[in-house]
Amino acid sequence: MDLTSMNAEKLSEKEYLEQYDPSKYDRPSVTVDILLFTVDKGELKLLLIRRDTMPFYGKWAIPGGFLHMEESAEEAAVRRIREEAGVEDVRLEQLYTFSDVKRDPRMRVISIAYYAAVPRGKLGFAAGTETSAAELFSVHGELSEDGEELRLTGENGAVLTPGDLAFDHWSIIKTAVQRMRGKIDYTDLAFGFLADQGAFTLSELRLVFEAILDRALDVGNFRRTIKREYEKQGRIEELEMEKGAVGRPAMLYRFVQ
Amino acid sequence: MDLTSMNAEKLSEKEYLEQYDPSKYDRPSVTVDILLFTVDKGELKLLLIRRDTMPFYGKWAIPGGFLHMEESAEEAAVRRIREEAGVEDVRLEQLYTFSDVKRDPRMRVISIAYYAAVPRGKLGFAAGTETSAAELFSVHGELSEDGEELRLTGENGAVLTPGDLAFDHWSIIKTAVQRMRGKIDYTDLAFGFLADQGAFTLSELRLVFEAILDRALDVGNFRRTIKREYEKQGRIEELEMEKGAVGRPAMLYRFVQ
DNA sequence: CGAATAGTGTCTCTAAGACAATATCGT
DNA sequence: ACGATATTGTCTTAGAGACACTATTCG
Repeated sequence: MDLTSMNAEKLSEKEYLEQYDPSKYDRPSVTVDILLFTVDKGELKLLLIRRDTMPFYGKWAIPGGFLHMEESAEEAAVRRIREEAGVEDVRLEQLYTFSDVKRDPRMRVISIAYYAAVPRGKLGFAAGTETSAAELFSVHGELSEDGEELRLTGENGAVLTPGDLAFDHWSIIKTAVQRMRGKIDYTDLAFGFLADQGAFTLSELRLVFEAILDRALDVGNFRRTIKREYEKQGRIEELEMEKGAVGRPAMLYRFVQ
Repeated sequence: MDLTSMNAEKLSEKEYLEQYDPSKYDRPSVTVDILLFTVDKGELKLLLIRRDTMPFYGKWAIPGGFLHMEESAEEAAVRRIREEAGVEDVRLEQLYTFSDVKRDPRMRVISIAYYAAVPRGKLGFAAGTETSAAELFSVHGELSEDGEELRLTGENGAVLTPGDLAFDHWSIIKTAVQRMRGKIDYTDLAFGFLADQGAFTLSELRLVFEAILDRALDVGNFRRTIKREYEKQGRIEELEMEKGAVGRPAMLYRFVQ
């Protein structure tokens, strides 16, 4: 059976155009935006960069970039994280695709947003260095219902308002924080923030949870819940005793897989 | 301050290109794919259409279409649902954006997938009518861990295999079913399947849950849980007694907002 | 010993699930 | 009365949370 000729007869006009001349259609630009989170000094922090071009000149923005033709969106996100922060291995998750017609005033841009968990130590710059226009902002606030409670605080203590951010990035950040908080107990996200997934204490892990949820957790209950959930499925394993710490030494755990 | 000239001096080469000549870059095509679900005869069903063009000629596919420049992805999804199934009001949710380089053999295509809940009665065609190449397939199977357990059954009883579907649509469907099952208890998704959100019985609502989860639920426990969760927050309200039914008449409820 | 941190035990309360019992219709 | 469906009740168990207590190190 000659599918090709059969095919040609059956084509509707619309399908014909789609198949044989897709370039006739205008196409939106496609970018990848990355919300790079880390936990530092007990706080959840987010990497923002200061724009030095129009539009939104001088505003803070989530790092991003155009999608290349030979890479998937996730590969593009990984590439941009390497370029922007010098981080190689990273726990990535797709957040949402933003496609409002007017979200970029220049042209039609669709953004596929990802969020990532990175240990503070792996970030390729130190606090206050300011070599690039990048800075870590601590992330606090309730975010339950649309209470507009997100608080972003810079290293110098300055608090950002929605108007300090470019594009629709303020609302993207809110979406990301909510998503992270919702998924932290039943995904492996938290482990991405650990300095060493091969040897950590449950107290260190709890600090990560507390930073993300922005509230204190009960020490005993956290320990019990985590051990039940993860040790049962073999996701964490006991290693050996910590050494030379202040106070009672803690058991070290290893994250498996 | 003349931001424009200031801007021009500060532009990096890459940013210059991005801002002033975006058309120099190749761009992927962007499509919207829609997983249109309904509940019929106690089963969860999904609308698929048979392709009559290459590639994947004769295979079943999720309906979709190219994104127009003047509409958001969600608006495009709403438009395609209207075109494909004649449905106006629909509960839509973004599923995921698929961007593998090779997912469409013709060219680079990025697909933003949405899933939708529609009552069977609102679908603009009847069972077996076959006016178009569209058909409802019942959706069953476990899907816990990658057990590859999805089962799609056509109206004539034929069971589809992954090879019967176009592109990466088999795996998109699995993702959608998992997502729906995960979100059904804490979103309003289930109500979208009701024939009349303004007057339904808890038994009808339970049938929707059972169809989506593909398992029987305890009658008493379902009732208690739903009433606690939704009546407390004022999401459902009692209306009046059902009339003329077989067996004891049920209380009718109204979904608010 | 005291400060500091790690880890255990206990009590309460809520909610899920299994399952039995009762209520109200049409015929 | 009987079949059919709706609705309520009871018992058990798992888990979340609050909170008190014990353990082990260093200096």
